[in-house]
Amino acid sequence: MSTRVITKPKKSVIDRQSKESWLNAALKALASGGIDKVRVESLAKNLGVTKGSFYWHFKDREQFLDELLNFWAEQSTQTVIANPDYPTDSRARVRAVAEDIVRRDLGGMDPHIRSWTQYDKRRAKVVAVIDKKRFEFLQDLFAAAGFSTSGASLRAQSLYRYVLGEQFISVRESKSQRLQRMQAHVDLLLQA
Amino acid sequence: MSTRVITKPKKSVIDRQSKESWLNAALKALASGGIDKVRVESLAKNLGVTKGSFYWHFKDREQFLDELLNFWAEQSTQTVIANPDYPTDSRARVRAVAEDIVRRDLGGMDPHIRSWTQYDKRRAKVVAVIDKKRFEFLQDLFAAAGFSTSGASLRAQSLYRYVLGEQFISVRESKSQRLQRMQAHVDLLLQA
DNA sequence: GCCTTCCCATACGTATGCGTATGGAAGTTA
DNA sequence: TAACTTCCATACGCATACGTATGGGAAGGC
Repeated sequence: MSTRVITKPKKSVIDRQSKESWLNAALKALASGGIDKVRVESLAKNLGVTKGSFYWHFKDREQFLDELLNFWAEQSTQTVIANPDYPTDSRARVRAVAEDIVRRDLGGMDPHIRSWTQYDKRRAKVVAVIDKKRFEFLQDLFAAAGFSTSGASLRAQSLYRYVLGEQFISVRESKSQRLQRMQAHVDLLLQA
Repeated sequence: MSTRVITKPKKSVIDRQSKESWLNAALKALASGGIDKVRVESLAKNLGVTKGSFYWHFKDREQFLDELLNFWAEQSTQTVIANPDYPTDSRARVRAVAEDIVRRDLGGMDPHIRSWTQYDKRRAKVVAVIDKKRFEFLQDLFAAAGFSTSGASLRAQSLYRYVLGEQFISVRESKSQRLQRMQAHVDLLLQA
């Protein structure tokens, strides 16, 4: 017989944490106020445990932040790219993806992630990989919509920057308004 | 006689700080690693003084951060908008402004500013005002280039989000490459 | 020269946050 | 049930950082 690969969730009376629960709590804290809100003792309080738990699961805060970045990276590509329910018509697909991005809001996490990693070369590389993946995904969409390689590249870059920029605008606006303008922008990219 | 409004810089043997020198040091720290790098004692060390100076000029860190945000806001609009040397041809003006924005890089400060203020309603308002000013400036450019109000608005929004997004891309790229793509994007906005 | 004002140094108290050492409770295996 | 593993609580040392209290040096007015 094979050795057991998947361990059971271990239902218990007492709250016991896993790496994932710590990472999820950290993502929430990150979204709520940047990387300096991600504090060991603060997270412990939110989880209802003490940092004894943290230092059992993780070596120290630095290594934890590395895992956090990778955790975000995985979720980040999954939520945007891995959706099979997009329409088959290539132009409608572009619109649907754009809408999906706004609807999910990308978690609004990007500003914090990028402010955090901007001057950390090692961590910036992780973000760069994500940027590349997202861009290539968009580029393929435009290529499928009939644009040349350079044309698709230009439009993918434009759309991606638009999406990123959207997250940083501080002007209060409803989601439907933002969606509408985003679609207008996409139409502009598709028509030319 | 009028009372003296402008006090002399007071050249002295000993380094004496002004509010501005503290704020400039803070901007540098902010650009180098986000708001949590803006620490009283850290800035003092950089300036070669102690925090005794800080607490003479400012009430506390919170009030200092408020002034810092306003300080950034003032510089931010000045550098982008207040340039009289743009060409008279309206379309060339759009291109020149876009180029100027990339060239100046906006200080690369926006990610940190926005990550910092995103969930602080009061401070987000200050950023919102800046966004509005910048947007209206761009909108006027497109309007002068012959677009309707809504057309100019759409294009201004697109360009502004592009510029914002540009600052957050972690992919390594030369300034000339970025400039070239930006111009391609502007051309796309202008042609349609 | 003396005094006042401006600006900063020093020293202290307190809070927060990281990391470690150690004991112990809950669940698992034998 | 006894031993063993897993996971966490508690307590501590240490560093950083905020804010205050107080004294003092430097420059200019008198």
